[in-house]
Amino acid sequence: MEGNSDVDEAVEILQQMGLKEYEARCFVALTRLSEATAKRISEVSDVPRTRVYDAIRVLETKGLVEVQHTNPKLFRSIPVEEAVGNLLDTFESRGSRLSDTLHGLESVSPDDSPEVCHEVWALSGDRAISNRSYQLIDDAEEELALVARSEVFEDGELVARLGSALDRGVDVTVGTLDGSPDGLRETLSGADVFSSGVGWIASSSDAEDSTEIRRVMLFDRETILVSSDHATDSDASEETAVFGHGFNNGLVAVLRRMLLSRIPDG
Amino acid sequence: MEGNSDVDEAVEILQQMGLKEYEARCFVALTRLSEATAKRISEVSDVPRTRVYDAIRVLETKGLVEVQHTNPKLFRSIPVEEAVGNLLDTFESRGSRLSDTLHGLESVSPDDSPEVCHEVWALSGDRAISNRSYQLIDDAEEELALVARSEVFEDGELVARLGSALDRGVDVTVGTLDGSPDGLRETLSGADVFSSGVGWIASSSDAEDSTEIRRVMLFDRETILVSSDHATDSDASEETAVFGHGFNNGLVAVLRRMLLSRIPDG
DNA sequence: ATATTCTGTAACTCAGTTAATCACAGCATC
DNA sequence: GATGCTGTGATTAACTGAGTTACAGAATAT
Repeated sequence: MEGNSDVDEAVEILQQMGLKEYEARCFVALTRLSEATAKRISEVSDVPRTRVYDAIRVLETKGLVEVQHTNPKLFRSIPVEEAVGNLLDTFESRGSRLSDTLHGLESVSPDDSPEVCHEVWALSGDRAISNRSYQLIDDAEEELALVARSEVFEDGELVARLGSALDRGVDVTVGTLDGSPDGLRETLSGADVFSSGVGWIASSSDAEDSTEIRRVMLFDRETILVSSDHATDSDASEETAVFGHGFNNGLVAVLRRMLLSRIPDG
Repeated sequence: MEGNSDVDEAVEILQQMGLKEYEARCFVALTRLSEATAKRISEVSDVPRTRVYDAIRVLETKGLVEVQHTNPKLFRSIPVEEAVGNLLDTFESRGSRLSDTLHGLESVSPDDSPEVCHEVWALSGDRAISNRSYQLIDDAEEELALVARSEVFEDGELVARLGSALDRGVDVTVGTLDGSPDGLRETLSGADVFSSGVGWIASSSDAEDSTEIRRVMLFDRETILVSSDHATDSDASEETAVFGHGFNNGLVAVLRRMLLSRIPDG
């Protein structure tokens, strides 16, 4: 009825979580009503009354509502935390089932194997990029440089892995792109810590680009990872990264020079 | 190509988790290949080669694959655990965002409030039913009876809540529908524990029904919950429950008599 | 009792999405 | 330069979901 933005947001999230529009709208309406008839749900959710029944039936099988089979039927919402928990639960169980089945097959002959000596890979998503960087940190043998926006260092796992690299005897150099790196000096004793001037690395060329550098990492002078926040169409920004490997890779060479030239020599 | 059932299962799960068919098939193929070109992925996944590119692009934004932008393009899979973790991650963040938004609205006038003194509600799903039973156990004030298949008692939380009900001074009576209840006697000292003969409660009427009673619970002689496993079309069986409340509710009355008549008097 | 409103089911239409195919412009290799 | 392959875009067909209508049974009012 009235264009409530919070309702719309909830509906959208529910759709992203696998519900149809009617199902999502009915669920949100019922959550606000606690208990209601199909007619009332239709009024609040703006879903055609005759389709409320189908939608609720699906919601019931997902453990999101309760149904009283009287005439007229009554529908009752389930406490929010509980309902969301149910959704998460089924999703997680799917996740583990998926892990199992995927492990059960793996490996088919790669058939064509074009040897690549200069690799440049793209990947996206905060978590995927973090994971890749963890792996690269773990694989580093000699030296490792990391210049990033300060919030990157709020990731405890990242810091921990940097610490273990230090313990392995890897030369670790870290720097921030914005704030002061004082906190790091404590947590990463043994590492070179510096505060980078913002200027040299920011994409100063085109400002309306809406792309902001987030991390620049260099591993053993032969592997590099550069990530940036790119504004997406809808709401938040997404992190995308380019990750290059190979000594004679042009990208690696250029960025290596950029990075090393501004890092105080160890 | 060959109709591998494990592959199909993985594809189906991935689709349930929000991927399109092509995306799911490409992901599974790439997981088996580790690294491949579009052509090879097309061969293995049976997805039209020209559509592999779109599919992979989506997969990349979800943090499920890496892309090397060369010619020909190379696609590389991300370790299974990592990829599944990425999926779960985005889902969980959606879940918490959903919780927040939903809490931010709640409550609209129920408008019509048909007072019901004999309620019978239906709900389904293992977790939803468990949660409801937890709540009912917590709300029980005087007595509580629970007859269920033995695996139900493997739920630690259920047992814990039964224990706390006991501590509150609630008369607790538990029984199993199948196995021996010896383990329960230890964990629930203070409760009446008995092993029910299967006969009296099984739906002996029509055997081809494929419905099996799972739990029968009675709370304060006025609320009852009966759940059963109903075979679904596809794979596993789903648990559905009827949950009745109200002293003069017919269902409650009948089942209460059935249940109490077979429970040794406390 | 009869009329009238309401409830729940089922069918249908229309629109948007997705699967599947085709045409074509770079690259590559021969 | 010819041929085969790669990646993009457009196009069609099949399907799914949103929105509507018809209708039989139930409940309520008169």
